This record gives sequence, C-alpha cells and structure tokens, in this order.
Amino acid sequence: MIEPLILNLSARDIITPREDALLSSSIKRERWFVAGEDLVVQGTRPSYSTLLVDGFAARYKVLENGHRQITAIHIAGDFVDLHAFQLKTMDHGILALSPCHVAFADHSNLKILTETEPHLTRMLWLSTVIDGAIHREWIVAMGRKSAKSQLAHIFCELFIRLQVVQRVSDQCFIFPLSQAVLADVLGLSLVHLNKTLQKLRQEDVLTWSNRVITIIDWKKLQDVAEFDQAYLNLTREPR
Amino acid sequence: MIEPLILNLSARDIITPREDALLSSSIKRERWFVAGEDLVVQGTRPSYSTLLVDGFAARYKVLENGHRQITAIHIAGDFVDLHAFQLKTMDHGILALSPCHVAFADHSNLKILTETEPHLTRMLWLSTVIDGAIHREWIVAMGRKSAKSQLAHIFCELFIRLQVVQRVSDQCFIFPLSQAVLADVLGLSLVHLNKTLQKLRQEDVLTWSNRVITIIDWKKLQDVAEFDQAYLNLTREPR
DNA sequence: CGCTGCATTGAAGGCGGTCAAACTGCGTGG
DNA sequence: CCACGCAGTTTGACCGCCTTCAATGCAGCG
Repeated sequence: MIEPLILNLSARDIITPREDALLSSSIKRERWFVAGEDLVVQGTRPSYSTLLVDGFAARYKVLENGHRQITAIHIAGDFVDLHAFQLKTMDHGILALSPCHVAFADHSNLKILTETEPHLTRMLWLSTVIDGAIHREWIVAMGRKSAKSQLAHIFCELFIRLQVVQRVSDQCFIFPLSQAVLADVLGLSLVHLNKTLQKLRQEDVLTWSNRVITIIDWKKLQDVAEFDQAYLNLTREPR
Repeated sequence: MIEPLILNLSARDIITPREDALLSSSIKRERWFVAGEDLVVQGTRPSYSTLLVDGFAARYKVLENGHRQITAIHIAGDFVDLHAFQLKTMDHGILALSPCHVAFADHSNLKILTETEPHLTRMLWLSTVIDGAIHREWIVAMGRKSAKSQLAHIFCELFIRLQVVQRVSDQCFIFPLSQAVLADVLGLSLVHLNKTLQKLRQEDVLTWSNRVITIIDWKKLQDVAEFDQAYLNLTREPR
C-alpha cells in the first residue's frame, strides 16, 4: 500500500527494508474517497496524516467572494497533510480531484518514529520541505511568468513527479482535472486558461483529451516554462 | 544571540531552558551582512543553516528576462535556510534587505539534534512547516486577491510576525524595504504597487515614511486583506 | 430525448504592465 | 553653501493580458 511513498522517498535517499517495514506498520487503516469529496476539512484537528496511495488531490482555500485557490496538487505517494502533524489545525481543506485511495498514519505513531527513527524522521521532514520548494516555484510562476509559461510549468512539474511514482508511460499520463480546477490552480479564469491551453496545443507541445495528457515536445515545454527540476530534489543522497 | 529564535519557538510550544541551551550551543559563529549582499547563493550546498538574528532578508529567484520574484520575507528569529539542511542544494538565493546580523548552525550539529532531541527536532521541523503555510497564504493572495488586498495581507502578516519577536511598539515597526523590492514580493510592477499603496494611505489604514510603518486601522487592514492569522500557528501547545 | 457537466468561442471592459518623465531627499564634493 | 548625482518615489499616458458575461457546442447518461 505504501509503495508509491517508498518510490518517492527512495528517489531522494536509500530507504532500508527495515524502515520500509516500520513505515508500513505505521500506516494501516485505508479508505476510498470519490472525486469531489473532502479528504480533510479546513479547521479540523486530525489525529492522523493522510497518505495518498492513488489518485489526485488538491489543497485549497475559498475566499469570501467564492473564488477558490488551489495551493498544491498531490499525487500517489504524497502525504497530503503531513504538515498537520506539526501544525495541528488544518488551515485549508483537501479535496479529492479523482477517486482517491488513501491510508492513514496516526500522529501518535509518527511521534514515536520521531523518538526512535532519526533518519526516517528526516525523510518525512524532507517531504514537507519539498512541498515548500514546490510552493515557492508556484509563487515564482504566478508572480512573474506569463499564463502560458505558468501552465507549461505545471505540466512539467507533474510530468516529473508522476514519473517518480511510475504513473507515466510513453510520454502519457492520466490527468483527471477539469479545466475549471486547473484554472483554480493557476489563479486564472477558466476562459483564459482555455485559450492559453490552445496555444500550447496548436504549437504541438502536448495533447490533452479523455483525461490523458501526452507530452509531444518535452524540450519545448521546458523552454516555455523555464523549468528546472532541481527544486524537486531528485538526487539520491544521505539526508 | 538566539533570543528571537526562542521567542519564535516559544510562541508555539514550551521550550525548556535545557533545550534553549542546546540550541544556543549549536549556533555559535556569527556574521554581519550589509543590505544588498547575498546571505546564501543559489546553487550552493551550504554545510550550515543561517539564523537571522536581526534584520530583514528575502528568498528570491531571478528569471531569464531579468524579472525577480521574492518567495519569502524573513525577519529576526527566522532560520532563512533551515530547509537546506534537508534539501542540500539551494534552489534559490537569499538576500539581505537591510543590514543583517546572522548566526550559523552547522548541519552536523543539527543532525546530532535529530538523533538525540526529538522534541527540538519537531520544533525545527515545525518552523519549516510554518514557512510552507506562509507560502500557501501568498499563493492564495497572488492568485485570487486584488493587488490592494494582497498588499494589505503582507502588512498584516509582517505586523503579527514582528510582534512575536518584539519588533513592534505603538502600532509601529521598521520596514526597510524599498517599493521596488515590495513589488517583487507581490509580483506586481513598481508603478502599480505605488498606486495601490496610495489607496491604503488615502483610506487612513496605515502610514509609511522613513522606513517606519504605522498601522492606523488594524481592523480595516485585516478586512481589506481578508486576513486570518490562524496559519501562523501562534498557539502554545505540545508539538 | 433532454439534461447536465464540461469545453469552446466571442465581445467588451478593467486591472495591472510598460514607458517615460518629474520630483524628492540626501550624501558628496567643489 | 551650492551643485551634482543617485536612489527611491510619484505621476501621467497608453497598451495589453486577463476577467467577466454570455452564448454555443459537445459528449455522456438516465
């Protein structure tokens, strides 16, 4: 059940079979959500953290005027709310963007890991820190890149992250978001997102139909996005 | 030297005198930077993390077209690059926005703390996680708030954060950034930032002159910003 | 067959960007 | 003491990216 998590961590350091087993025994209960359901409700104080085993989920906030901003997209192998282990209260909600298979790690178990497993602790810490690096990259894209470049950036990032957890084959991956949701990721209007998307398609950079994205010209996509994957920390080294 | 750090951590949980001393002995070397200097250079692999003892600093990235985006503002008591302890390579630079007094914590010392001090480890982890929460709040503001609201939000956030480390008195705090820098924080142009700022001033929400900001109408500022300080996690509880 | 959710297109308008110039305060040097 | 330069702030004019509103197209499904 925790294979994608192990893939995620193993891309950054060596995880021993013992550590694998320890994690596995800390993450037992599982559950399925349907698309549109809240995995975690804003304002609650969950006593566990949620590992996304399969599917897509999003962290989001809704403003008074009803506008929504998505602050993170999560895929298989991501702890969607590991930070809540430290933060206690959820300052945002987490939404299933597709059918989601999740598993829960009780905070009490995680706390025990921090008392007894320094390396695993650092690896879990690392994964929250990578979340932060992704946030920063989004800030740069939102603040100083054109809509087209920003859109290309998201596709680049997801392409790489999905590769890590083996969700890409033949330059294709399943992408179950509607354009309305993607607009809320980028902070754009649905109309403008649609028009921007068509530019990328017309330039034969990618195709997107039937919830499947195919990257046609990876090099050009990266160029448009000014994408450098360094921030994803995909180097295996002692941490 | 680490008093502001202790103020920061103590606002979120009890730090024992023993832990205080341990931290203090892990953070020995100090240094001063002048405004405009890089505290940390993008692409390097520092073997230590940098605690900002006094002053203002910013994390930033520069794009190919020369535009700069600031992704975080740091004040006294912040570890500006604690995440580098996990990430190893700096994927962005950190700039002194004022004269900065900093102190260094060797990663080797931090690693020892993770092996022997689970509670302190969690507190340091917490501080990187709060950084992430701030990033998310910025994303929401950049994506879905008006320039005026976004600007008000930054002022709200800094006002609260500066209070925690006792840098506010009489609704006033020192704010050494130029408008050009603040524009790079918000992802706006300098011209538009200036005009937005004047709206806040004309509405008697705040004043800003001689590098000192005075909050005149805190309630209104929060309303404009749609600000809720929950994400800063200023509740003292066992973590 | 009509409903529903999603994608697409067009038109009009505004927020914010760019360019350019003037202004202010301040330290330096003549 | 004044001239000068410099950095930062302010203002005005024009432009364009992106938003909003509204309508149409399209596919899946009861």
